[in-house]
Amino acid sequence: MTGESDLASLGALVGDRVRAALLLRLLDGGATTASELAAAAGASASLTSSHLRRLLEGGLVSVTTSGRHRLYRLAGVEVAEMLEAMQLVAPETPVTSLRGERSRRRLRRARLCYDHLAGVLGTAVTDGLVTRGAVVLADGAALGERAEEVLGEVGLDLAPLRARERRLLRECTDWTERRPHLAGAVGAAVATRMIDSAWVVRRPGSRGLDVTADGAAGLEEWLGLRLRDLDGWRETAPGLAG
Amino acid sequence: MTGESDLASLGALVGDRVRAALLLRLLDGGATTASELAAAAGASASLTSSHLRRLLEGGLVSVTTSGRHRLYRLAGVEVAEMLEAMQLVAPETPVTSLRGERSRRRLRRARLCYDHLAGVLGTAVTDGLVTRGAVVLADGAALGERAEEVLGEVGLDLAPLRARERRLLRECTDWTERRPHLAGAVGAAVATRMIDSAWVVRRPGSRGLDVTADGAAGLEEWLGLRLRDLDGWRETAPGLAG
DNA sequence: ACGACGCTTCAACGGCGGTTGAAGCGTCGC
DNA sequence: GCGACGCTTCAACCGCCGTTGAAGCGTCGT
Repeated sequence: MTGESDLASLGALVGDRVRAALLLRLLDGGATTASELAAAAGASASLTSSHLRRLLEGGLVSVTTSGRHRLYRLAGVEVAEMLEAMQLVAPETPVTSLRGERSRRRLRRARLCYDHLAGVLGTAVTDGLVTRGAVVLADGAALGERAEEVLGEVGLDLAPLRARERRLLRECTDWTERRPHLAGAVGAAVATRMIDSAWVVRRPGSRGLDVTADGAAGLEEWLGLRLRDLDGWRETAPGLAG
Repeated sequence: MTGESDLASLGALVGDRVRAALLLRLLDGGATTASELAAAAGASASLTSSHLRRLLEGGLVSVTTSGRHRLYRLAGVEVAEMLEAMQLVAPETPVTSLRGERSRRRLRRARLCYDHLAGVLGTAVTDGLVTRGAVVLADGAALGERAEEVLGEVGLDLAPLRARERRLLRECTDWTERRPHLAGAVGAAVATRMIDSAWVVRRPGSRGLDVTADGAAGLEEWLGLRLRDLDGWRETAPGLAG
C-alpha cells in the first residue's frame, strides 16, 4: 500500500463533474480567468473558486494573478497527457441537446490538445506530413528524410527544437479519431505556426479551432490536404471562419 | 458540457483508496483472483467484491470465471497506459513502515508495466537496446538498423509482431525513473521472452520482478548490462532470486 | 475616494458513496 | 451429499464532500 503513488486522491480530484469540466476547458493549453472557467463549467463563482483551489493544491493547475484576474492553466504537459489518456478510456457523455451535438462535432473536427492539433484536422495534418516524408509512423514515430525541407516550407526550423530537452516527436492517440496524431515539440511547433499564420483560429471559450480560408488554401498547397474530402469534416455547417 | 468524454465518472471510479489499490495490483497485466485482490488492497472480501463490480461496470477491468474462482484483469492496454500516465502525475504516498520502504525499492528496481518491463531494469534494458543499435530514441522511438540481429540473439522474431496491428514501439515514461522505457509490441515481446527464459520471475502477489542469476548473466552477455552498477539497484538487499 | 467587479472564504446544509456484517449462491473436495 | 470455500448481494449506518448564499478582500474605472 505505502510507497505506491497516490492514485486514489488524484482520481478523486479529477472525479468531480465541475473539476473535470474545468480541466477539459483548460486542455486548450491557454490561461483562463476564473470567471470564464465558471461559465464553461456551468457553476457558480464560489463553487468554481473552491474547486480551482483544490486543483491547485493537487498540482493539476497553476495560477498567475494579473490585476484583478487570476489566470489558471494546466500545470504541465504530463497533466495534459494524463487527461488525454483518460479521455481515451472514458465513455462519452450522452448528447442531449442540439447545441451539444453541434459543439461535439466541431470539437471532433479540429481542436487543441494542450499544445498541438487534434481531431480530424490533427490526424489529417499528421497524415499529410507522413505522405510528404517529413514524419515516419511505421514502427514508432520518427522524423523522415524530408523533415527539414517540408517543415521549412512553412518557416519552421528544427534546430531550436532540437536544442530543447523536450522530445521532438510523440504520438498521441486521438480521443475522437482513435488514431495517432503528432505531438511533442514538433507537433506543438506546427500548431503554433498555424495559429500565428492565422490558418486556424481559436474558438473563444473552447479548445475548438476553426480553419480559415487562408488555412484551407495553405493546407492544400502545403500538404495536399482537401479538408472537404476528409471523413467527419463536412458533417457540420460551413466550417470556414474569417 | 455534453458531448465531452465523461472524465468525472472515470476519475471517481479510480478515486477510491481500495479501487486504486486494486488497479495498481492488476497493473502487472495478469489475471488475479478476487481474494488475492482483497488481500492486496487490504480490504474485506465483500468490500472488494463491490468495488470490483464497479470497476467492471466502468469498463476498467474484465473478468473470466474459472471454477469457483473469478479472475480479474485490466480491460486493456489503454487502461494500463492511463494508469501509468496518472502515476506520473500522482504524488507518492508517504512511506510509513520499513516493510513499505523495502517493497517500494523493490518495485522501483524491476516491475511489469502491464506487459513490458519498467523500473531501473526497464530503462536499463531500453538503454542497452539503444546502445546496441536495436532501437533509436533520438526523435521519437524507432527500430534501429541492427534490430533484427540484436533481438534475434534472444530468439525474438520481428515478423509476427509486424503482422499484428499493434504499434511496434511506444515510449512509456517510467513513473519511478522519470525516463522513457520501451513499450509497444516489441517491449511486450522482450518482457515475455525474459520471463519465459526465467531471466526474471514474478514476485508473487505483486507486479514486482526479481532477476535470477541466469538473468543477470544473460543480460550482461546480451546487452553488456551490469545490474550491480546501475543507479538504484544496489539500494536493496541481494536482488537475485533463484 | 467611491463603487463596481473579480474572486475567494466561510458556515451550514444535504445527499451520495464507502463500509460493514450477515445471508445467499455456486463450486470443489471428501 | 455434505461441508468448506470463493465470491457476491443486500440492508443499514455513517461520514465526507459537493453545494449554496452571504460576507470579505483586493483591483480597476471614474
